[in-house]
Amino acid sequence: MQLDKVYEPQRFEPRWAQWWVESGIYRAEWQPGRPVFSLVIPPPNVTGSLHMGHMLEHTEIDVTVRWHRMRGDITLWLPGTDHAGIATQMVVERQLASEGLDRRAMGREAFEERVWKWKAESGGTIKRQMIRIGASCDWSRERFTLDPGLSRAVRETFVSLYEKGLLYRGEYMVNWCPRCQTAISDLETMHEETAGHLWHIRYPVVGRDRVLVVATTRPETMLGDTAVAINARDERYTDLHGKTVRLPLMDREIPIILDDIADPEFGTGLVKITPAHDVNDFEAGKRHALPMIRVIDESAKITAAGGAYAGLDRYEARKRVVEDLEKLGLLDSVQDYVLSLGKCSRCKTAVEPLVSKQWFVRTKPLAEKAIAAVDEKRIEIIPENWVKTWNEWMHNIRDWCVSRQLWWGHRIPAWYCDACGETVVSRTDPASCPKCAGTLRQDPDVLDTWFSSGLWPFSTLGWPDKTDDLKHFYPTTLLITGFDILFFWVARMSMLGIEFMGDVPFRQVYIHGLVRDAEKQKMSKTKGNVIDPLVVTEEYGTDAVRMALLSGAAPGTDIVFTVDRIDSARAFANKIWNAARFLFLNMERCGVDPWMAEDVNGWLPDAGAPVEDRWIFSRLNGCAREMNRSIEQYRYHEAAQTVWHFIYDDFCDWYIELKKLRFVESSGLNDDWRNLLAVFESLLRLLHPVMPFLTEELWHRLGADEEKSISLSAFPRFDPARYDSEAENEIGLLQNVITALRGLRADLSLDPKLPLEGRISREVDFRAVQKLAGVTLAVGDVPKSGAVRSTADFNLMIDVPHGQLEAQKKRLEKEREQLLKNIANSQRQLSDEVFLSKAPAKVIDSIRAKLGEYEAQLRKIEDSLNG
RNA sequence: GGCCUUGUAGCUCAGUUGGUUAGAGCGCUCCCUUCACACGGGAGAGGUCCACAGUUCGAGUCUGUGCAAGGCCACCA
Repeated sequence: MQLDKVYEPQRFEPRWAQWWVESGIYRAEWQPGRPVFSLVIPPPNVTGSLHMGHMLEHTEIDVTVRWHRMRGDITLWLPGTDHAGIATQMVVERQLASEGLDRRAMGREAFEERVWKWKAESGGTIKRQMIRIGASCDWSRERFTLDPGLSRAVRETFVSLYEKGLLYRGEYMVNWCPRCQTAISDLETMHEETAGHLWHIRYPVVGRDRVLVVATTRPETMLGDTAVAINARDERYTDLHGKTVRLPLMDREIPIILDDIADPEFGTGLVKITPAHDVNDFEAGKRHALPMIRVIDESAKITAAGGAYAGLDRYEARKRVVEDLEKLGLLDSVQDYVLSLGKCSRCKTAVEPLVSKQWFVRTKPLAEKAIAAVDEKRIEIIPENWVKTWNEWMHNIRDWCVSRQLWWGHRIPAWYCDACGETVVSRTDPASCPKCAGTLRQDPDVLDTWFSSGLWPFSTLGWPDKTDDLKHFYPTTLLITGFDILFFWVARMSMLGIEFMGDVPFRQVYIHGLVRDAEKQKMSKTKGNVIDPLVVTEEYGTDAVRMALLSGAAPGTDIVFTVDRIDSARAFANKIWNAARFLFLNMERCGVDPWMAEDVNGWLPDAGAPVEDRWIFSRLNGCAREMNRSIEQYRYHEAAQTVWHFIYDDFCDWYIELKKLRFVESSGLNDDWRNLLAVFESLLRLLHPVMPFLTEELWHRLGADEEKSISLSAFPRFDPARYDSEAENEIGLLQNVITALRGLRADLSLDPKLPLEGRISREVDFRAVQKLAGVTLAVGDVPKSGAVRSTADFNLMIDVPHGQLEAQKKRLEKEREQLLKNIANSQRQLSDEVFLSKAPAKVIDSIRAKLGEYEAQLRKIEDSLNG
């Protein structure tokens, strides 16, 4: 039963991790009448591996989940992974490229097979890693977004949205990534400030000796211009209404239109219109029924419609267009210009706005319900400040382009008839066109990854079937996730959940912070500043990493994470380990067999028990209150700090030290031991959600049943009746006396081992004083001179040679200064009529009481200074 | 351009509803290898709570302005 001298988590963490999974103890079994806590994991990319952000997220989730479980709730943490369409496809494409292969050459089926193979190989990594960090998930309910059940949910959703008129197919301007060769949503397009130019080009007016100067950041798009816009109110150009201009290079005559798109205040007040390659121009083109000329294709090359420039890359074409304009004397001027350029969030390629036929979800009606849900607190977002961001985005939401020109994902359940042009959207694969019996062709595209993850809280529970799991666990209680996917994911789940389940997908959303490095930089592979959770987990132990993360996890703030933090967390674990070691060594020495209270949460020392026993249970109770409150409010850093202080300060520094006085000579299990063991066990329970491995290990060493887990034991609850003010006061006094004596020793530079004698003005536990301060005290009158310390509660003095009193004097003088300041301060307030008439009596009384204490102390100090 | 967040000890951060001596960890100084633990123990030093103004009997905490830093959103040629 002895413990190794040093805490080595590597020796037991993997064992418990494995046992927690194999024993199946975290399988959620519903029973009537018990509260339910359910949560679905934000599914990580199936082919990814755990980074520090995951570890933080999973630790916060796990603390909450373990706490709920220990409080007796039926607790479900549903794990799983996401197929991550573009991301995964890109990874596999890169692999293929390194083998000299190309997905187009190998064909769709072979490519999909290849991705599944890659998923089979690397898809288990996340799960293994989650198990290793102690995530207490219900693995029997693990899901993957491409599972057959979830695919059925996707299809049901698609078809149903189509039937409700909330999904349509149409030709619109989309963000096109020429490298990924697919449309991407607005959210996947990052706008970056990029240095560019503003080219001013001369367009000659037909039939007049006049040129119009238009400005553009993308001269190559002029090849597709079909109009020039002016504002009807712009008096500079009233004479040009109804006229046309000749488009340079293309030798095309295009109309001058009147449209508000042209702002008279900006530049020349003229705008060239390229309906096929600019969102605003597209809209203007529709308003004026302008022809749409596509001059740039899916690979960002100029099309045949681009005349002499056909086949050129867009940037090459830009150069040539500018050169040619210059030669013709049609380039008016060029100025530097910073523009906000849309880039693909995956590959950073500049996005090309293209008109193309895509599927869109009509989001407005869905968003309205999501806004209302947050408004009415049916979904509570924590911290609250995200509500504003949420509302702003929801109110300005645009239709969601959900089709992707990829091969990895859910194939769109739409078929087109070549013969009659019919579109069939169906839950089952249709054999032929229902209209003309012609041959059908399925849409080659797949759905946006977020379409399927948007269904996650209910698709994972069996929807569209009416399952028991849905009935019991939906809506989920809580979602813990990062703000980076608030719109991508949380918003979509909310909209789709409300639409299809008729209820919100989660009652609360807790948004955690970002993990940053010592320089407050985001951790990223490219910056090379990542701390790999698995590396540090191996080196320091999972518990230490969890504690290190949580200790900085205040709501609404990012977490600065350094190895220093892990170091001190491991020191903390080591401290507990050694406290346990102390217990076990002494149990053996005293012939105490392992013992556990039947109901440790109901355990209380007798009224006649030693005061430190009554005190520690009073403290434990306070710690339980803080822990419960903190975790309930997602104040993880406070929970960590609370248990940290209870263990270091109350338990180790005072309780164990005081306790040593009691049982050194004892033999066998007595009340002293029972109290000590009961506190220790409770402490393990309090700590368990934060440090599950260490606590499970020690709990079993304490004698817990082999088949039982501390994670299924009851979490200590707060009971106000357990506050023992008498014990708190008595130990508080003792602590003050001992601290004062130690302080005296330090002030006077006395040898710590030198036995000292002294006097004190009142009764305290002299054995404790002797043991912890090395001073033998006697009760009696305290001489005014000598090495003295005083508080409102006591005076004390120790006998030392006179020569050593100088240091003491300095200290007393310093104390006197402070007291005089405090007294002046208190007196000032107490003589302030307005303060006395307006401040609550409680505050005034406490100041009066304090003033009394200050004055009493001051008298004592002055006595000894003068004496 | 709109919105959000942050500014407290050398560093990283706490500070619940405004209550008078502002806390922790790490780091630093001094002392101690005492029979659980040097991954330890003890005693300390260190702060005009970014600035200014306001509300209040009372402001680190509330309001406004400014300065500084970070982030999110947005189709302005």
